[in-house]
Amino acid sequence: MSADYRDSFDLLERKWQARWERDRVAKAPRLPGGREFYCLEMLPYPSGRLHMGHVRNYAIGDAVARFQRMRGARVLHPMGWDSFGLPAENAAIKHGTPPTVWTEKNIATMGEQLRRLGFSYDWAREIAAHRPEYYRWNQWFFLKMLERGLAYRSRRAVNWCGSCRTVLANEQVEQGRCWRCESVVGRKELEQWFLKITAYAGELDAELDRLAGWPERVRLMQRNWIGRSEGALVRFPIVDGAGPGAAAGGTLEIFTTRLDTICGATFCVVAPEHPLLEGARAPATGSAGASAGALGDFLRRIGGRDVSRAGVEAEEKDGVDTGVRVRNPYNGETIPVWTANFVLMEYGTGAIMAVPAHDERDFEFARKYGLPIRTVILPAAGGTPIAGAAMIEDGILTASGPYSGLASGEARRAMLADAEPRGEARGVVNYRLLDWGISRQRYWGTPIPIIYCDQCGAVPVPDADLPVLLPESVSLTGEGGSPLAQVASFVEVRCPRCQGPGRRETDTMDTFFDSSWYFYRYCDPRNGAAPFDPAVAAAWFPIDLYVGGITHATMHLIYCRFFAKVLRDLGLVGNGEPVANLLCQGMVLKGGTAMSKSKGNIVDPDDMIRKYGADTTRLFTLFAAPPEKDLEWNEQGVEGCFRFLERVWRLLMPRAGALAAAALPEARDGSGDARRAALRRKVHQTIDRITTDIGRRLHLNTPVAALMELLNATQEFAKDAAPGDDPYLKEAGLTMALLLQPFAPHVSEEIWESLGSEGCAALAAWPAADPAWVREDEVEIPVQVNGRLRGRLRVPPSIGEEEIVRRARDDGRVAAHLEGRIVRKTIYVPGKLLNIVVQ
RNA sequence: GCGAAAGUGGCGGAACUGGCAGACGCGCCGGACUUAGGAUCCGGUGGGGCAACCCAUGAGGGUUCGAAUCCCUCCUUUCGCACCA
Repeated sequence: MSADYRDSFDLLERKWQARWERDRVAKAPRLPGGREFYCLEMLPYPSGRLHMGHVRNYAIGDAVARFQRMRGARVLHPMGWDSFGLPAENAAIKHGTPPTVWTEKNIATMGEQLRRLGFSYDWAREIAAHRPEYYRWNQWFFLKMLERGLAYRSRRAVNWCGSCRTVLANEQVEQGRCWRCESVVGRKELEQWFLKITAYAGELDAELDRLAGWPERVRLMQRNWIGRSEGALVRFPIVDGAGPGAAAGGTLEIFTTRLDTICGATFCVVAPEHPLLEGARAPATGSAGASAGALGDFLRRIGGRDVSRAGVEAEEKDGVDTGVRVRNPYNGETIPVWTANFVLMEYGTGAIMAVPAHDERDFEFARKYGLPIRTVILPAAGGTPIAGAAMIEDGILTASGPYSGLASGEARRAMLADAEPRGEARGVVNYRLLDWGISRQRYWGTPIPIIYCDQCGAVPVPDADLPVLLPESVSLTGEGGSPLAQVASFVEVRCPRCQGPGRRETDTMDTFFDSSWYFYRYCDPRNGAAPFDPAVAAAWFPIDLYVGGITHATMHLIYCRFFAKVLRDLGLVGNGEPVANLLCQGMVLKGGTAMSKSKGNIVDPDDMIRKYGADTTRLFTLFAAPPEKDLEWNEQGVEGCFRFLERVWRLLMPRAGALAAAALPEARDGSGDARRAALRRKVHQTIDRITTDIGRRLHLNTPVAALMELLNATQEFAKDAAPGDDPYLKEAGLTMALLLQPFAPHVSEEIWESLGSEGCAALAAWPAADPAWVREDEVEIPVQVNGRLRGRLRVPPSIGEEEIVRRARDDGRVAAHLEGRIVRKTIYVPGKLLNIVVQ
């Protein structure tokens, strides 16, 4: 290696990357004995090249993995590819490259980039979702869910992205737009496969409380997404079915969280898609009632409703009287049933009671159509309700028959208890979360293992016939629905049940299916007989640290929790929560915004590696901001990190020969020498500080700062070199090498080796701080008078209050501030501070 | 609109449990070495004041011997949800 770091980094980084591979530094045992640590980063989509967001994500994970390995844990730190998905298919449509070829090429490129960055992955465990040996287990899980009634087929209105030409799950619609391509999402009626995530809604919600290692923010987003609400289902008997769909004698069931307001219900509203209106949906041909025409018109208008339910702004409330009349079971009153655009079929029963006096939306609607508004809740604090607005808070009931005078909470309980035995109402818990639609009308995904038969219906593909392979050489045009439907050799099969003619399902699975369980596969990646060995997974799980972006807070991170619970119920895993600790790293910005091609503000990791090396690139991403905050890319900051490594190099490498020959100091060596003692204290304090920063606080920027301080101190020490200093320099140098390992592993290794150590630093034990050196034998205590700093005293840490106060009075400056005043009290925080309160 | 998080030098950030505000780095200023420096090294760097000292963590109030940290009100920014009955 050259004396100049600038000329050495490329060579030495490659040298150590080869060495790590040869020595299998990152290899995890099949079954960990002793303390295990599963360190995981979200697997990338192989889009072509790494971006800085990946580098940051993986630098964080690798720092922790390397640290834990040196701390003696058996570390599982794997990497793989989320390799099914739309971009591969779009590339095929655009350039004619088969998705497999495009994907494998990208995996090769990006894998090379990851190796060049020196991340310590156990590559023997690499997985890729698009390979049959992986996706066959998607199919297997799907069939298991089908057996348990957790996968089902249903026709319903779903989110449709016209640009991606496929269905999207609710979680994949962000502000009315496609999460991938950002085009406006419409609605479409389709026959789809759904996973019954709602069966676990209660558990998914309740267990959020126990995820102490997750950021509060993510738990909150999930809680809101699941949207648990307690309320009641109430049946309103239909007394007049004059309208088209309903017959008298039936009931209209509504969901409400405000049963206490029911006596203020002046009408009901059903969603335009509600079954009550079934008969009116057909083109109006003179059904009964004057309103039929208006109702028909309305439903036609709503039916063709702007594909873009996107409505960043909600449309104006719009509705019509259906002619149906129902009776309020609580006061016997007959009220009209309307239908309107603001009631959603997907939520609750698709029908509500409208209480305009106590609900903003109902209020707005009643105003517009001149419907009655009746106050039944008075503010608990007294006073009169404000006119011109709905009073939505809880209060005291009025005009509610026997319930008048009760507080809202008691009233809800009492009203429910009274009506339940009569079958008029029952308490329920409702969720906003909907079942997960997984059918995608695309090619590049896992085929859904179902065969349709006219005789037998939807028949699961038998286990023995898995995997259902994706056919190769499919012509992809982006036109005409599911590409697989065009492939006769794929579609046409025998029914496994009756051997009659059948057709394969031609939709593929949402790729979030792939990533919902991949981390179990890492535990046992080559198992051909099962998705993984439960005993092996049990040994590694739960994941000790999962690092990734916040973008998946309500998608991947909720789906994978759902899977964990299903897998638990299948007896494959013991714990329904897969991730113990979650770290959501911030984005990498340039000029205040996320890097993107369209903004032209991309920093290419390869350019950085070429110019500064992998160590500097990693170091900067860790140093520039705490992991969970956004990071502003600043090349001058990168150069600062490069300079730091240069200084480390210049300090230690020219002395390497001498230091290699020197012995390390004995435990108490240097105590009598102020310079040496100061250096040793700094060394051990740095060990102590970095160990807690990474291990307990997961701070990665402050350790880098601490290393810079250690370098400054060591440099200072080396400047006034004295004979016999070498052992102390050696201790500092070797410690620096080890402490650098999580942050700049290549330089770490080269120094470690040059200073005469055997084996890789990556496999060395993390240094232990000697408490005797961490402790200062003299501390500087700030002395305050009335909370203002007036002096500092150098004292032994064990000094008593009386003694330090006596010394403080002797201090000229402090004494000046005590002059002529009466000391009221003194506060001494041992080792920290002295405050003298006067007058 | 509802919910959450965050506001600290010119900049990124530090300050662990309420105890010296501004660690570390960038930038900037000055100096040394140099034909030269955008290399390296040394020194300085929150504001005011020659000084003692005063002011300072978005604004205002409070608790406390002591607040960037805890409480209240407000402002700003970012994020999430957005007719969920």
